Amino acid sequence: MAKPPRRRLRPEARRLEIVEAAERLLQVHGSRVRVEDVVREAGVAKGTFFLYFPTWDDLLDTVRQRLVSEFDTAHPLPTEVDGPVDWPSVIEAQAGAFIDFASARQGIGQALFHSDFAERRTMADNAILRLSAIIRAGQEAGAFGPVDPEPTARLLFAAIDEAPRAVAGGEDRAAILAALQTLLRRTLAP
Amino acid sequence: MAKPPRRRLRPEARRLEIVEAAERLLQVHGSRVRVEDVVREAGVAKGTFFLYFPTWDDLLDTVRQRLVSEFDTAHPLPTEVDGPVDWPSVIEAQAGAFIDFASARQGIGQALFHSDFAERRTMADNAILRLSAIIRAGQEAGAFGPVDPEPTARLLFAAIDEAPRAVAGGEDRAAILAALQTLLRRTLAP
Amino acid sequence: MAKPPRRRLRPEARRLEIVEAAERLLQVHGSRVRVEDVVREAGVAKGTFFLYFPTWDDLLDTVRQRLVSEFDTAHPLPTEVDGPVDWPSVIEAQAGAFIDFASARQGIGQALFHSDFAERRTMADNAILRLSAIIRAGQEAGAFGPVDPEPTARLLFAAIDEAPRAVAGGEDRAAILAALQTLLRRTLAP
Amino acid sequence: MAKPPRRRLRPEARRLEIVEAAERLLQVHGSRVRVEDVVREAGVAKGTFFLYFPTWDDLLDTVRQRLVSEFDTAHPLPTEVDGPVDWPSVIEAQAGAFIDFASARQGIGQALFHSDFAERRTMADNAILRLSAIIRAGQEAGAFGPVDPEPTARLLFAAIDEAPRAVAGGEDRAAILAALQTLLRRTLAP
DNA sequence: AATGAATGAGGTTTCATTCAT
DNA sequence: TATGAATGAAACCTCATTCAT
Repeated sequence: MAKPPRRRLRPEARRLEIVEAAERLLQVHGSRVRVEDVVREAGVAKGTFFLYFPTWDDLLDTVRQRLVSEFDTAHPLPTEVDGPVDWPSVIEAQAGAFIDFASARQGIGQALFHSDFAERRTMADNAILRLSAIIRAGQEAGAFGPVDPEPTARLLFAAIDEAPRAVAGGEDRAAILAALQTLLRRTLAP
Repeated sequence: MAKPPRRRLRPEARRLEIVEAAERLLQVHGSRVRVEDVVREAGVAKGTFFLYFPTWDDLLDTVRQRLVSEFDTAHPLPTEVDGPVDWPSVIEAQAGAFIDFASARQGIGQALFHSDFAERRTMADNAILRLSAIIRAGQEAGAFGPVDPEPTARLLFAAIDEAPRAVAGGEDRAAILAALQTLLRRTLAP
Repeated sequence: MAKPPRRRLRPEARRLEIVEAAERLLQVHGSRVRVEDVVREAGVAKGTFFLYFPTWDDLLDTVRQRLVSEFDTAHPLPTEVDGPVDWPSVIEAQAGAFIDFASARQGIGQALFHSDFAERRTMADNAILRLSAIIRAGQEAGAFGPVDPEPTARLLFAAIDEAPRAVAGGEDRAAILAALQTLLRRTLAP
Repeated sequence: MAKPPRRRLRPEARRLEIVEAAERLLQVHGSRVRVEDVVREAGVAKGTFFLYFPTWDDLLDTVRQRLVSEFDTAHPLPTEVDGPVDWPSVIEAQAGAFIDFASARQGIGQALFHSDFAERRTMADNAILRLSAIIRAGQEAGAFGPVDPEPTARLLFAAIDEAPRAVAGGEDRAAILAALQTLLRRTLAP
């Protein structure tokens, strides 16, 4: 009658199981996901959750960091070492990649960046930093005009971020993408 | 210990008191505000709240409609009847007005448009409709280029909407405003 | 702009309007009916209700008294003055009449006699008194056996009262009626 | 002011404590009992209640099942294997047992079978099924007459069920019991 | 006599977090 | 490290009754 003794895992492995369970659920249900759901999905006791994540928001922070790393790794910025970079193409490619990435992770985006949780943290810094880095690099290469990199990056990211949500809301994907490309190209044109 | 005597108002007046109390609190505390808080601020019993707003979301809907009307009334779109319209100036003026308007209503914007409530409703339609109307009118007047009005309006509004939040987050107001004006002008240029 | 001034009625008439409105609703919705519903149906203000019925239970008491009178008037007990009475037939006729009467007033019966309200009052006295009177009279006439009138009446009424509820619950009306007639005849047989 | 330390029990045990606390209170106060009362009596937090009973009606369902099982176990129906059964005696014994059982559980009976809760469920099936089984068996044994078992069982149970309520209401227990026995014997006589 | 806005105690239910085991 | 029973502060909502007009 002994119930299956819970296998002991290295802390990192157990933590990862919980995070991945959370990601699966957030993907589908957005900010409606509760601790209860995550522990059931992860096959872990409730107390265990709080062993690894003192609060619910700590879990969301972890999910966010993983999300950011994943994108950064999958879509690294080019460097000049391999020759000159076509910055306008880079920015359009990154925007396109972001739309696909976010579209495939709808609920997570909502839970992390468009929920009450987002209000408690300050978000999206990373994306904005990347974007302003690109803008600066493009400017140095003479490919972009003299816009103010920081604020422009922030506003452009807001537009980019809206694109997948518009698509999810039923807008035509191609039309949104085209409009976004135009917006980016024109705003940054020399 | 004397409890204030029951004040009898016309329904419209009492309803307004509740809405205004809610607006004051939302301004400061965003989506953290609860029914309990509103009734205390308004000086009414809990039951009175539900007399006027069957659910909490009904109150938020009302606040949103008031907000939209207020902006539309304060910043009406010009018409051609009084002579030709300078559409680029109009769009910049509207964007600037929006920033000031939203900056003065920080928490409300968060509670209505960037919270879990926003997820339950579909929002911001009005702003996007206004914007695409302006774009179309400008295109007919030859002042704007051949962008796709609907999707462009949606993306531009996302950028405009981000501006007051950036300012609230500590960014330099003038720099943000300048970047936004550049973004708008260039995107819509003929 | 003057709203139609509420016509003044003689107190009895106004009271009657409320009671009749309540009866209509109770018929259909049983004990789920609320003060709110009754005043809407009666076209009367809420305060007016409490002018005539200090508490909700007072209304139910009134409805009950009317119900009892209505049945008693429609189905009077025969007297010996016009000649000998066939008591077994009387009791069966009364039982049959009760089933029809109660079946046509399902919800009222539930709200008055099978709800929490019934617990607060002591009910069904009248029906039991009538029944025991019939039993006694029948015994004097030699038509019924030597059962104890009071307790027997109470138990028989429980059976009679169950009949319309069984019919409402889907049982075959004829079968129930036949079973009830058998039960009554045999129990009271000399 | 020291609050009692958290007691950890096996779910079955804790669930039982809650049910038994509810039964004690229902016994005395009938359908006036609320969740609040039960958790106080059981010495648990409100949340604990809903851990075991998602809704209040689920608790009442549990209490009902326990009640039914308890009676069925304490008063099993005889079978023919041990020789012929005296069905008239059985039915009178069961009726007597029911009266004692129900009299000792007044409030529970009210809350479960004569309240608004009873309206939401369909009740008393078990008792009626038992009774009609007895009638059928008695008929096969030639001990009962040719009444229609189902409807008769339903009406007879209504009479039986009324007996403890009559006793609780002040009627003489012996008189009620005698009247009930007569009613049963005569109705079912061959 | 009549109104209907206002009350507030009371009810069920949720869920992040705690803690005895 | 792991468990999962237990907590309790909110949250939303209902409705008989009150009372200023």
